[in-house]
Amino acid sequence: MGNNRDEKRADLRKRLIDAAEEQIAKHGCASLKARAVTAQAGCALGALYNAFDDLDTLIMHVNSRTLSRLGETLQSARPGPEATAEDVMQALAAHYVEFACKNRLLWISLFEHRPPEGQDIPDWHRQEHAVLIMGIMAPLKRLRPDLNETDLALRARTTFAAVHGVVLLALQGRFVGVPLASLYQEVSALVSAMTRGAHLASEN
Amino acid sequence: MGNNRDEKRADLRKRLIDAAEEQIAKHGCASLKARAVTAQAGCALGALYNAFDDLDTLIMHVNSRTLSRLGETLQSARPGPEATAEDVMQALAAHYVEFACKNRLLWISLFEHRPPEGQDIPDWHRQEHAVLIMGIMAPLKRLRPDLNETDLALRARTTFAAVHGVVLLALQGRFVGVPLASLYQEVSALVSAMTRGAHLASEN
DNA sequence: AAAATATCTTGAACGCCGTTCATTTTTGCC
DNA sequence: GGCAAAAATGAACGGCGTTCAAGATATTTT
Repeated sequence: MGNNRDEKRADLRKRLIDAAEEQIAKHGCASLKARAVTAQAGCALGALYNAFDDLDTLIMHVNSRTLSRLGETLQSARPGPEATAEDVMQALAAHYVEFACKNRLLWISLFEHRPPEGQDIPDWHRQEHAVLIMGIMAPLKRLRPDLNETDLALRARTTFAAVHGVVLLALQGRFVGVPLASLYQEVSALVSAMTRGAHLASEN
Repeated sequence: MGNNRDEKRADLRKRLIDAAEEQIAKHGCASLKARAVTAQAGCALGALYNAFDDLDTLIMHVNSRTLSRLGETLQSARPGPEATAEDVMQALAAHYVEFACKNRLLWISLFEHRPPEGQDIPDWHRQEHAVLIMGIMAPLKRLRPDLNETDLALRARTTFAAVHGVVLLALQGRFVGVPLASLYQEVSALVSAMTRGAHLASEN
């Protein structure tokens, strides 16, 4: 087997991502320490820099995993064929809220992590964020048949961002965030209002 | 004049906040360095820790200033007496977007800065965030006369957070954020949809 | 199979950072 | 002017991400 080296390399990377994921889930991505992850992964400090460029890259791999799980969650949100466009929107939003609540710090890491000044998020990772808006296009198209593809894509981003904002401020515990106990119903009310408003707009 | 010492103390604090504000506006709050601010403020490194508890407290004072300016901006958004509830909402949102764009990193600092694990934002600073939602209560009450004060306050937070989410993802340059060129119109469309949707809901 | 080469592993060391502290200087009061 | 309290100073400390020279290990070549 000529892939012994590749296997070990892949295994180390996996162990490091596992350890980083656990640390982030427990303490948040701002508290991720190189010495703590390598100790937990069972390797030397320097080994981290053979496996990844730097700590930021490691965080991006954790975020990549989280996005993948979130994508599956949103996929599974699709209700039956006779569901209305609003039903689909509500299901997507509810699953989004649920995932965010159950994976609070990992989910927050998706949006709090920023590479240091100067460099920006690499393309392979940027693209992975598409799962956040994929499911919105179809129901939105039913609500707004008057919009072209470009405007639909734009409006899907806006719709996602609106829900996202409510969840983010709430889960960050900000003063202006809604209390966690009201999060589901407030998001539901927002989706309801946006949906009805969008439907109205399509009739003008 | 027995207040010479107090004056000097206040002056140093002001110089430090000025310097920190400039640094944050230029490089973001994550790049704020104690040595850089003290050098720019014209004092020794240690003097910072006579004036403030730590760097986080200094950032909160910068954010305090920014919130104050933002509050004035939102105050000035109030349109004439014959404006509809949606007009008021649109004006608030437009001013919010404008402020955020013109003060990008200072505005982002309001929501990106988090004290280290364990301690949380002091009450005097949490309260200052109220300006973000103050102006929303009145027009929302006109749209939803059926809601009680508690639910109105909750819905005001949700409405703010929705707009906020769109602006945040856009100004952070996130993959799922809308392009800056479309920000105004997308926020406007969102406010329009939320407003119409809220009005419909009040009739049920 | 042995030698040669490429790769990985390791932890000490480097430079930067926030924060502290002993020391010196300044201030307010009698 | 003398004295106590407060503030200013910058060297020093501990923790951090990252690098690197040295040694260990795996792969290829002969």
